[in-house]
Amino acid sequence: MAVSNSSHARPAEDLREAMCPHRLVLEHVTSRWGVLVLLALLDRSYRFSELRRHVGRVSEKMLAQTLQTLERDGFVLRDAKPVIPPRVDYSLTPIGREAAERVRALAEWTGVRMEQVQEARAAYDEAREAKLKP
Amino acid sequence: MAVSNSSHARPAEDLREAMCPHRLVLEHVTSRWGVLVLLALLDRSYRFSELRRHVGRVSEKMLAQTLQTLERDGFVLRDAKPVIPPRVDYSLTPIGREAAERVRALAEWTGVRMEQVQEARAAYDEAREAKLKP
DNA sequence: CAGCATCCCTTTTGATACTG
DNA sequence: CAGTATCAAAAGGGATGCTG
Repeated sequence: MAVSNSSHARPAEDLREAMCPHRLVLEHVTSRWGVLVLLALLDRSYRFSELRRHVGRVSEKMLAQTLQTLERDGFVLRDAKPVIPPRVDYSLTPIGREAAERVRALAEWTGVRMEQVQEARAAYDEAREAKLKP
Repeated sequence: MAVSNSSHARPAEDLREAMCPHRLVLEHVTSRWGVLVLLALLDRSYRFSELRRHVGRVSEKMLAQTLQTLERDGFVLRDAKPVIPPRVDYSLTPIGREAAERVRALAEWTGVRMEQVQEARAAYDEAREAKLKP
């Protein structure tokens, strides 16, 4: 039976893992919060709450999940200092930096082309509008 | 009030569109089916059903939705020939090709690093295992 | 053939409360 | 502080039937 090696159940991931593993890695680094986490860590390391404030509007659950996924894939290093109160620092591994840099390239490209995208959307929407009430 | 210019309702997108538009473009090109469509069209143009067979395991609903999103953003060109039975060809626009090439770079990178990711996962899972039953 | 509309289930995400 | 557990809401996705 399909045994997940990870602790918490993620059936959809497990199924798709079998058929196309590297597609899943791509999804991890381009996921909604994955992108933002990688870009943040490209600058410097962050503590959990600090990262949460920096990213903004992310629940602790999703941030924790995202960080765990990226850590498991070997992109993020989790450094939990044995102090009270707890202090955990997150940073990129060398391979994580490679990933983050490529994600940044893509993200920056979208920024550069944003204006053309807006124009394309306006044109598309107008063309639709025209077709509905001529 | 938040009026969607697109015909069908996508409330979450509309909300997020307002605060970070280019993040959304990134999501479109890195979406589950968006990636596969862009990579396919990087080789050549495809007809709808042809593309569906090539991508595999994608419902027509999702393929149509993906293509519309990419078309609206200006990445995909939809060429509907006025013949019976209908024939519609999809291809990349110049800006769509730019997007697709960057997505391909990221996708190929994950392929190259896949082995290291697998090792990282194995190490992570083993470390967890050890902690649970020492 | 190429799609749109509808219904319905699955997966993801978020809010909240709680713990070491 | 740095999470985990739980539950409810939302989005994603598929099957089917219908149209030009």
